[in-house]
Amino acid sequence: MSGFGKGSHLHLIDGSAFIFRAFHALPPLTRKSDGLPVGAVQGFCDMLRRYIGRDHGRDAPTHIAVIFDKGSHTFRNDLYDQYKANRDEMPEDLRPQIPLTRRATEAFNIACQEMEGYEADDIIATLACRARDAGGQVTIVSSDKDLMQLVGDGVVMFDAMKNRVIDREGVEEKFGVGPERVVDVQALAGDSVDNVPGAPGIGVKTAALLLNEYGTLEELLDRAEEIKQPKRRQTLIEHRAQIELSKRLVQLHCETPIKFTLDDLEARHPDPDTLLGFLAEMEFRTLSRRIAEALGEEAPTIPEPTAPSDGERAAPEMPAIDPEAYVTIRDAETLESWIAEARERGYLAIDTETTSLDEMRADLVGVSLCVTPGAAAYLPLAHRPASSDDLFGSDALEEGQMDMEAALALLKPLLEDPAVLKIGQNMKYDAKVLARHGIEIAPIDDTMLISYAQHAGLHGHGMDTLSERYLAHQPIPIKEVIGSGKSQITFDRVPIAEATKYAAEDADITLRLWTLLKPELHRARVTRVYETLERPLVPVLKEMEMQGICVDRDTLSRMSNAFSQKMAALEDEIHELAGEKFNVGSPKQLGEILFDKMGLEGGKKGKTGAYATPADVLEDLATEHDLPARVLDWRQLSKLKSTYTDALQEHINPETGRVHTSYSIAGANTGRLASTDPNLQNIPVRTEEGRRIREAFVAPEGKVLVSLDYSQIELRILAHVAGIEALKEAFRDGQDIHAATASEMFNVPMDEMTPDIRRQAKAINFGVIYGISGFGLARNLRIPRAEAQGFIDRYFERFPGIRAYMDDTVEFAKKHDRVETLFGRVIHTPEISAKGPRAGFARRAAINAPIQGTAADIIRRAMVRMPSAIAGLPAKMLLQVHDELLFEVEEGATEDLIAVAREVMEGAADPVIRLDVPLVVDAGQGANWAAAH
DNA sequence: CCTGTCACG
DNA sequence: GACGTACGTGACAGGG
Repeated sequence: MSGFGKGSHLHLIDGSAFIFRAFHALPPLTRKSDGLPVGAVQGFCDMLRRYIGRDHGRDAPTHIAVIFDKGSHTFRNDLYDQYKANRDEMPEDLRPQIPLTRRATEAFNIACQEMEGYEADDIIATLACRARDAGGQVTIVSSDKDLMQLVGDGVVMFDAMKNRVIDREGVEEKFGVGPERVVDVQALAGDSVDNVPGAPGIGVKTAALLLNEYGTLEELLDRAEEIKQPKRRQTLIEHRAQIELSKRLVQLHCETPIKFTLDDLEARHPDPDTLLGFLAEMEFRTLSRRIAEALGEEAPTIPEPTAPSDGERAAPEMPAIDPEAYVTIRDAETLESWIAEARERGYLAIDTETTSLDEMRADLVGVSLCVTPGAAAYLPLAHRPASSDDLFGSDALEEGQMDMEAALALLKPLLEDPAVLKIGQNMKYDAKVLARHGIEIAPIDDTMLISYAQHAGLHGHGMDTLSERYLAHQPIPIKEVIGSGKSQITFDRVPIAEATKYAAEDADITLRLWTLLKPELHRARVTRVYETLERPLVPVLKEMEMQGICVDRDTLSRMSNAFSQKMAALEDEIHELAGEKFNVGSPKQLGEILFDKMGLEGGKKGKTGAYATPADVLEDLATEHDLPARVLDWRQLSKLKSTYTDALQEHINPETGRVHTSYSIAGANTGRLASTDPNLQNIPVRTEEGRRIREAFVAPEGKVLVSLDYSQIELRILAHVAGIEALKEAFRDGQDIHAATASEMFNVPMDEMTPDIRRQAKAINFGVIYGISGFGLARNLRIPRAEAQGFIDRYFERFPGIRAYMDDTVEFAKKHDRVETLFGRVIHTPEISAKGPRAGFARRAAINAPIQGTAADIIRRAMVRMPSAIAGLPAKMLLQVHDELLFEVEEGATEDLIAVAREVMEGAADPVIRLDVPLVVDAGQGANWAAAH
């Protein structure tokens, strides 16, 4: 092949970016034989594999290289000693992996370049310039904004994570100027990530504005006197030297003295022996297999370490997933042989197929089983013909299916056998469906929860996610089986052969995930979390959800009508005030009325360019104008009607006459439950009008609703974990905690406390739990930011332990990429070392998670113990609302229930954690939920 | 399908 | 006028 030139296409991969992304995106992984951390290497290899394997079309690389940073001292440090001085230390687990990524690149037979004293970005710039000058095309695989100055004239960037090409327009979108002006913008705006100073008070927006007016940075600086805004003018004149220095820092070096040529980067096929050898050495089983497949080679055998130190059996090598190999069970004899096999092994994976996602309405269609990876079967029970044009036969069952009752009678002893473990993905669903057929499945393991206990905060725990992540396999999408949208069919209309592939695959995948993930619980030190806080919750929630709560349709529908009338009246008024008719429910139209037509101040546009009209903005306007005030009233009614009085009626189950929510155990990263379909954890309570919705949640004749809720549980936990003696004492003395805080902060004696001072202290107390910021508190209290900051400063002065706790938590998160609750629940914080605005989010979330999570653990413990504690009472636990449990109790037994349930809840931390503060539970009862509060 | 809005703890 | 900020959720309506 001739040298690099026209028609050549050079791909330059930003190696460091790949490494960091791989490191932070993946759970920590160590080489089995010796514990060497290799997660980032694996991720790096997989990213390389995916990048070279993707369909580049006409842009396929003729030349390719991975460029790395080398050393930490570059010529930029000589220019400015603070350059990149704010970077955190490299995580300990990552350091030994860096040289391995170089070796990985070489193993892929991709050129691998680095140069002492220069950043990867400079080498990339130099190569890109040369390639462009030679008439070739360049793709820079990175999303680093520092590289955007290189875009244009045949050079584009590619963000491999977002799968997005960044061209000239992409750069303009980001910087407001073309690529040739990017350095000028950066010189002015500076960069907090690299610690480039720029001009104080000038950001990207302002910089772009100025440059678009003056053309170039030099022109701008020379003519700075002409700038109208005094502040900007002064900044530019005063900081000229600093701006010019910043430009030299961000300007990439196109003449890096590299010792190789473009031709050295020619794309080459990997040598299978070298590549597979390296992967085998790293013990990447799945990756070896996939790459061997792609190369048409035999995958290397990687010996399993014999007897790992913790005694766990290592995961067996599994055969490839093959939907053609699955069996359809059509008779008792075959079913019995599968049952026998499961009994022999002592476990099986199981999955039910139904006609709906709502377990309380879903009809059972079939059951799939898997006894060992690859050996899975589907037992169809209620499949019907796909087309319904056959007038008589359309609802008849398909031939070749076992009778449902007979099949379930055979399965029941197995599914209830305490000696056989039943493994599922989201087992609560299957347990509920089976319970409606008289089968109480137990004992169970749940791959969703096993993943959640280990990986909360890292990724979702749905089967598709887990399969792709841990098995490198994309399951058959349900859309391909039942379609979507209007043409969607129910699973009973899926032909049995097709259903077998889909359903049996699910069971197969579940079993594979279990063999991989279950042994890891131990290594991740979350076995107890899984065994005490996740797994036992499945049967408890199942019972609560199946029990449901009685909701009075007439009450709701009467309220709905009343809301309609009030809304119609308000709507007329609003149209009158606006002088025209418009859709009050459309923020876009409302914004145009308020800010364009009426010319009110404060209109801000969102991402889509439409006005945003959130409540706090309308509240400010409402002091002067009637229209926004009416809109606020209208919105409240609209919300209540659509979300509650109307939608709730649709959720009343026709068979039970009750509303059955579904709790997701692995939905919230902190350990909280989430309630869906309907969400019964956000029924209104804060306003009088909304609270009346709770009157529709009733106890049937002869029964009473009893509510027990933890008083200030999160603040109590904060007092304990941060070790704040004053707070602990206030709680021990049963004081009003917000008043006590106010007293301590503002030196006001308790007997002189005013509601307003108490309110401010309360806001600060909550703010602390959320990872307080002056801005947030100011907005919440509607006070100037400086005043809010003053409050916070005073708070930390009085409670220095709180600040220490917050700092320690963030430090822990940065070191370990996770935080933990008092009960050992792990919440990963992969963004904690992120740069830019995401850092603030991650920091606050990390501060909040141990507190919110510990509270969640405590109520989970109470819920797990509750059924046996109240077994002798005529009472049922119905709902959980984060710090509240709601029960339905026979009249006359309420006091007993309160006594027992309170004891369970107040003692829920025992005996694992001895809290320095008492847990206090308040109780109430009544004919409906409003009255029980 | 995404965004804005708002309900809860 | 650098940026964007309290934490965690889910449902509904509007609009492309």
